[in-house]
Amino acid sequence: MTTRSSTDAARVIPEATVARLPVYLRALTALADNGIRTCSSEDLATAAGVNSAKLRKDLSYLGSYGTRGVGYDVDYLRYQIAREIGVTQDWPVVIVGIGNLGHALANYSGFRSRGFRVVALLDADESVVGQSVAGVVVRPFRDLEEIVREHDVAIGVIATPAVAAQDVADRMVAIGITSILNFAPAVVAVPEGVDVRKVDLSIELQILAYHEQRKANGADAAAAVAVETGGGAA
Amino acid sequence: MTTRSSTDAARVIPEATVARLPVYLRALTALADNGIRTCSSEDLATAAGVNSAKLRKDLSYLGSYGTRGVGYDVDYLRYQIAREIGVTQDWPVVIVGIGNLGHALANYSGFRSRGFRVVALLDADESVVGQSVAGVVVRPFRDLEEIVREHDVAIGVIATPAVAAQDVADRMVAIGITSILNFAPAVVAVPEGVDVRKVDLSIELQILAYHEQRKANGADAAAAVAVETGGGAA
DNA sequence: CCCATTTTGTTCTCGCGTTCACAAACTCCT
DNA sequence: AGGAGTTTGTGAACGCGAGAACAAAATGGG
Repeated sequence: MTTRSSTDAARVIPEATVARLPVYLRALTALADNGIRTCSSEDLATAAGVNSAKLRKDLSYLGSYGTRGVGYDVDYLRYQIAREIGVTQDWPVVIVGIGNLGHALANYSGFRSRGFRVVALLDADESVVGQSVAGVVVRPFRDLEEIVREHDVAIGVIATPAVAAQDVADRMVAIGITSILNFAPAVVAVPEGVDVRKVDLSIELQILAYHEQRKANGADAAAAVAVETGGGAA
Repeated sequence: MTTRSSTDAARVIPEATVARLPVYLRALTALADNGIRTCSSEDLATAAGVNSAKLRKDLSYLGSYGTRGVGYDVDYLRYQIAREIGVTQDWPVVIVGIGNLGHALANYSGFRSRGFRVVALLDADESVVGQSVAGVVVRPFRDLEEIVREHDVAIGVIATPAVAAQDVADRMVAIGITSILNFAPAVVAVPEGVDVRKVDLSIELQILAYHEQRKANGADAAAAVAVETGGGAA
């Protein structure tokens, strides 16, 4: 069970690093588009918005793809990262729930260009079924199994209302999907071996609001103290 | 400068905890909707998808809002968290970039219900300006300053293409916005004191793809070893 | 050919976050 | 009233990730 081929011997890439690899990939693509063929860790770190020590450490988990005294070959490194993440291959994806967000996801060009292919759009609402979104006809949710088997889909996207999320996830898991990207504002429980990532628009805003409130309170408190002590502008 | 009012004396809530508070808030709301008036840390932890020790520790940063041997009063705790995050007040928000994603965000009902009010939709593209989206008329990007001043906006949302993101962010910062939620697939640099959070749809998918690939490789490797060693099903 | 310069890859240290484990505190039953 | 049973709040141990600092390797000039 635990036997591994020799090629992935010491390959335990930390989760935090995995989460940054796509950022590096994008930064490298941007550099390449600007005609830059070689870059230092400092250059790439700036483009990716991290510090260079962290970048070098992250890259070291993949292997030694740089040249000391020189830097990294942009195209070469880009290919290595892409291969490591798996975006050199084609990932079929199904999107369930074609509301406002589902529309936006179906139309998002960033998927296709990164190896993800939307093979089907599904919705339980019959009034949505049959509509064409982003050149794909929306099919009834009950067709999920057929589509997943036909295209060998491993990744599912949930963009339904919160109440439907768990049911959709359960169905996906039952059919054999092992990675789920959940946009619904609900916690979905899945069995061991299935990965779920959650993107929540309003949670991000709430985190910003917390810090914003702290900034304001800090200012208020300082102002209050200034008044109390008789300080302040003339 | 560092003077603080006595009410927020030992109030240094860890960032990781802050990120989970909105999740707890939503779980509490769900419990309340189901008519549940009291819950244990175990119950709430399950609803929020975390373990109970973490939940209790997180809540302990806010204060002692539970009762030993009993649990938490759902409504009371919900209010305390809401107040801590700042969603008991009203946060005016502007959304810049009314493409597919901007449409979805403008229509997202989860904002309004959590204290966020979309006061304006902006786009640099004149062909979009004047359209009505979610009951709000899209205005030209150049109106940003006027709108921010009028409504005292502190939070801006960027839903533009990647190339425009940095320009929009710069403009927002110049006008006095101090919190930015960036949906554009680009790294935006901002000065000290401005918070940026980034939501990237395709990065999340790439992280899933990485793990999916590892699952597949692990299975392949195991199968290959089985073949090499002459093992396998009859 | 050797040395100065540049830049990577890695080691070490520190701090944060997670988890365990338990004492304190509350309820309920007898 | 007292003890058994629950459940919170927190102290302590542990592991992971971030960042600094440095050794190793490559280049280029004299």
